[in-house]
Amino acid sequence: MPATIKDIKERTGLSLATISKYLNGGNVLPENKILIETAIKELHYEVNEIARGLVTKQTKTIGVLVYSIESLFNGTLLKYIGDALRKEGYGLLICDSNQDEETEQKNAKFLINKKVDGIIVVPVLYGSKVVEMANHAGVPIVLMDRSPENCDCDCVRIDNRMSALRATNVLIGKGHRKIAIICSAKEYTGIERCQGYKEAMTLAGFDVPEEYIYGDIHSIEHGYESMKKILALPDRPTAVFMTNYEITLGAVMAVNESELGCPDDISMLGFDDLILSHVTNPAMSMVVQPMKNMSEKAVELLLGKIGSDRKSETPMEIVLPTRLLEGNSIKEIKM
Amino acid sequence: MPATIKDIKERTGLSLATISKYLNGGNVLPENKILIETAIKELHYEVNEIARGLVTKQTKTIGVLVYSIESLFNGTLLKYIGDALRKEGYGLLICDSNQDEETEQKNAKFLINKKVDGIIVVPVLYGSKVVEMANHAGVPIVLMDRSPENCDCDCVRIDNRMSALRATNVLIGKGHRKIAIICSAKEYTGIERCQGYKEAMTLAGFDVPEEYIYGDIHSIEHGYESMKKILALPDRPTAVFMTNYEITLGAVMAVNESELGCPDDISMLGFDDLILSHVTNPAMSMVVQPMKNMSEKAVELLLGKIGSDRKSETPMEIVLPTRLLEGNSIKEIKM
DNA sequence: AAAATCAAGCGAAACGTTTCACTTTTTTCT
DNA sequence: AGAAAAAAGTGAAACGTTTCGCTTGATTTT
Repeated sequence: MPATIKDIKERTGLSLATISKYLNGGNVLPENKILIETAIKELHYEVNEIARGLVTKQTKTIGVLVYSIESLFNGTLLKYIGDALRKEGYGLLICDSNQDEETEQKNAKFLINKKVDGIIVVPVLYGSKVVEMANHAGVPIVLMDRSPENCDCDCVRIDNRMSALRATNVLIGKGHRKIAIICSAKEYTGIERCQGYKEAMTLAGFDVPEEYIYGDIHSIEHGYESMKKILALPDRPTAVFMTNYEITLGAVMAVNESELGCPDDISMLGFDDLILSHVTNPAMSMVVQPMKNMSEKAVELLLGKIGSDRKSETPMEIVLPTRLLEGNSIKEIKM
Repeated sequence: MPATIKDIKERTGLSLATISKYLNGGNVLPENKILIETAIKELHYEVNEIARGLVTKQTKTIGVLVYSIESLFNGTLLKYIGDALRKEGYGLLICDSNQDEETEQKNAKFLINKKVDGIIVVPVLYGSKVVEMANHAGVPIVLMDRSPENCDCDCVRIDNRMSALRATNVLIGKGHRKIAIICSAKEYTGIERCQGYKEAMTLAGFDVPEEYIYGDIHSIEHGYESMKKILALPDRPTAVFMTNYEITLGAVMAVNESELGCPDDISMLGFDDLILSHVTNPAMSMVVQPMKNMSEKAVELLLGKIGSDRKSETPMEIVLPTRLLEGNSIKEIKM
């Protein structure tokens, strides 16, 4: 039903090749240019990207795989990724892995079959299987956020261990010795952040009893349930470190519902997202990732790979710094 | 580089037609079936959806246009839309309009050129231009959330006016007479919700002074700035109604930063999103939209249109009910 | 056993572009 | 003015599928 290049050919008497050339910015005689342009207008011609993609083998589309699209963290990442890609003339095909590795792989296959020019993935766990699939299909891929060290794949992320170590040190610096942690124990960032916490504690010479560590899935529920348990502990910690956005949300909910107050009864240090910090009362102190910068770097990296096929080069690993957003959720304890 | 159906033809000695038939679930001799299957395994064959799409004129892909992907409201909608579509074997191409109508139209064009089978749009303003584009291209389209009445297009949304009217009545019922509203005045839902508020106030016989109405763009900043102004008013209202998620966020931020407390000094009633209600302190009372139901209905509507081309039928307008989530952000005022 | 039916397979055309290797036309140079 | 160079245009093949109309061979029916 929609007009094709052939219809324009009929109308103008020019050949397909000439019209195609015009469409792709080539030089055409001024008179022919006018001819083509009016035909396009009259016929409401729009290029069929499917047909074009078949021959150019380029779809000008990047696939993005996120572990959960309803996570604000991913939403923000996606916004910046989209902005950066749009600038370069790429569209993006977003897939929600729904926190499930199997769905993630199904989606990766979907993207590969859709012949995206490249893939950015914020993995459910490690993403190694997806990397393998993409490599096998010859599709450039870049990992974000949850990418293990030496993953043998281009990736951009923060130094999770170091960020957590520094964050823990902030708590220690304010006189806290009994510090609990709620983290996700099933994916790379959570494990690393927990490591950083333990390291800081050990370095400072403090105990880390088992009941101060709450590792489970990355979810609001886990944050909520864990904080409930922490608040009910006979030997309650004075501070809690929550190592991602969802967990922070859940923990805040639990404290709000309790009789206890922050920071008087319990100090809190969260992770990710600026807005939450201002919405909570008191304002939450948080470790903040440079999401815009991360997204732009990921796009840059990917587009670089697409442009010139540097396949032999060793993978690029970009590690960005985090910063601490100071709120009023940490009490200073007199030593 | 990737294997094609022709490679399988070489390997098996069968014709393209037969292999294609197998690929699409047709009947083939058991021996040939095995032949094809092993060839697929060995060659790591994956169907090229681009080529397939060119001939079938179906991409099994739905385009979704959201006004802002970093809005949690849209993230949640997208999750449910994705879930529903996946079940039916459709992928989704998500575009972020970035709160800009021009970008929205560019994205719509992108989707149409990518030959998506249908489009779901959560418009920046009204979406009428996009509807027109889709209709012209013969692509089925469904509007969500911000769709005016009698928009001559399939759509699913809540009854914005009624929801706001009822919400305002809740405040009135608790003894409030001086009620301010912060709303978005530039898109359909905001205008309607403001209407509902005014209606409720008029019906109850209360004044609505100009300085109690804050209409501007849908943003956190607007919520924040407006609440600041409201709190500084010489004749401060006793309650504020915030008519969408971002505005609610901003308003909460402003109150948190002030000397005043909710609900003692100011009562608050928000809109959208369950989680926020638990994260704030005190728990926020909110008008809640049935986002899952809305999403599923939209998908159902769209897929219905795609299946059997009912073009002559009059557009379907689905209006869903909202509910009130009770928190502790509204003070009961003695009359 | 012949006729009729059915299942499986096949070749070729089609989908709407781009691109390659030429040809024709125009411009520039001496 | 004529040759050389540059610009513009062209026909045909290619991209990887599906599908249409047919043929072939097997099975069932009478």
